Amino acid sequence: MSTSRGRPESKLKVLKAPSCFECQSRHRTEWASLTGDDLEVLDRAKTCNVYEPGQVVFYEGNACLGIHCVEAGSVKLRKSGPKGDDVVVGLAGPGDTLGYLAYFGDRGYTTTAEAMTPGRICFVDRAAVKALIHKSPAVGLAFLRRLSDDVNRSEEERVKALSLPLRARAAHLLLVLKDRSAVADEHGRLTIELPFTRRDMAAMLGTRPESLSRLIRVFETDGIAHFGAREVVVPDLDTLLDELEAAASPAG
Amino acid sequence: MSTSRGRPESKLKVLKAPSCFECQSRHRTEWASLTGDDLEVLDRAKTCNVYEPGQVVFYEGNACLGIHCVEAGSVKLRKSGPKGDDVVVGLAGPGDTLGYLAYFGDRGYTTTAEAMTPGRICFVDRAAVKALIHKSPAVGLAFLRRLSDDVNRSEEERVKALSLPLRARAAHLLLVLKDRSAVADEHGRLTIELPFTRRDMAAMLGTRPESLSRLIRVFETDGIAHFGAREVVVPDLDTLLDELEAAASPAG
DNA sequence: TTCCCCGCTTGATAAAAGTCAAGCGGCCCA
DNA sequence: TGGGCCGCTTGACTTTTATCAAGCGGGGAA
Repeated sequence: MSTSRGRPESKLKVLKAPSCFECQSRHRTEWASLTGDDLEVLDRAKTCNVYEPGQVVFYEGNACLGIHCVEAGSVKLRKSGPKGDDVVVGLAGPGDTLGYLAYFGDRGYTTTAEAMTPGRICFVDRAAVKALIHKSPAVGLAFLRRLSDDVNRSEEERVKALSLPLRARAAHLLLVLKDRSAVADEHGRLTIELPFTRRDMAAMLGTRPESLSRLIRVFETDGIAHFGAREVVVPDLDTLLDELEAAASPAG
Repeated sequence: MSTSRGRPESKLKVLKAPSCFECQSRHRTEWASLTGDDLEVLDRAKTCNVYEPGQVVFYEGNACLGIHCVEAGSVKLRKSGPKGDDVVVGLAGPGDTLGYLAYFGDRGYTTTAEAMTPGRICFVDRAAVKALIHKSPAVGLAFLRRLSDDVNRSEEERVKALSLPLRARAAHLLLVLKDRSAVADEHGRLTIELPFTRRDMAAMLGTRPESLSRLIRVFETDGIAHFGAREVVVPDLDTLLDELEAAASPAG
């Protein structure tokens, strides 16, 4: 990693070593209920891959050959919008599965998945997934639960996108990111990671980078949040929450 | 229904007569694969209700006791937004099931379902649903497919809501409604039903009734669409499609 | 039938966001 | 170490949309 960069060789290293039995992330996946023989099936079927930042796990539109399973690292899910632009529609981390939407919908991947950090992502092919679901109803139910949560989240976001002004949408995004990666210091100041460029954030908020830039300045002067290149510091969570309340009831 | 209006009595009539075996809509539901004994289980478990326009099938937030099944009529799904307002997030018709999101997510209903036309909607309680899913993997897979489609649709809508201007969003809404209820005359003119008030349409588009009203006038003068109280006439589908293309590539 | 309420439309004006254009600064590469 | 590219910011201006206020008209109730 240090002296000679060299060519990327085959950047995608295929490892057989890690085992589902020892995987610390598995308990957060839809395979959590598997034990004994069933887990053995999963372990034998999986292929484990190492990814570097920027590497693509799968491309939107491509055929889905199975389900991916994030053991370590974080992943960005992009979707190409009605214009040429890409919009980030989700983030995934250890314990998240990827590609199940394409798998169950029997169509190509609906998003492009790109590694943001170094990590390890396993792959389970269609046949094994099918076998496991037929053997273990709990797996199917776990995916039903997961998809249900996804619909729910997506609909809520959609309604917010339609009815909240930019300022409130931005506050909401910070709150979502907070749940993902907030570190509080002794005064209650939160430091939140911003795993995107401003351009990406603007697209997520449905605005232009220029408008986002101006909004950031407003947030700074109002003392709501202080923006670094790849992080935000929120001095007081309540002040941020007030931004959402204000949008909900302008009279209050 | 004709002479004496009388009081609503118990507006919700519970019928036992109709049978799942003869239901014409069943083949479009997630129960389509059921036969023999399994279908018998469904038939015995179901309760059949008749609804009048405006009647509520279930309320957002209430506990979900099972899954509903639209045999006839059409239903509006509303969700209360971050402000007090209600936003229509979906329409359902014969062959659609309702409440599966709350069922599989193990939470209260995420929307309010309200009948728009007279219709018949059956109800299948939790225990029966659970039994059927465990007996027949095809049912679980059908719901997985359905939820997958829902996530897909919702995400697409979300991205469009974020990145398209009002005009294009309105064109898109008309195209969606077209697939639901378009009648073409001999000149290719489409007549599309608008099952909402202007207020509801405005909320769906993320704008105010005033702005929608102005947009409608623009569409009229541009010859893109002609609006009646509860219907739209689109003289040329291509002209409408151009509205979306124009938003996608402003230079074209 | 008449009146009233409510949903819709219209106009005037204010606020928000987009667009165009330019400049700054960090980072990568030569 | 220098230059250029790219992402971000800023300013000036335009366009879009919201807000406020008022009027119109149909449907239901007295």
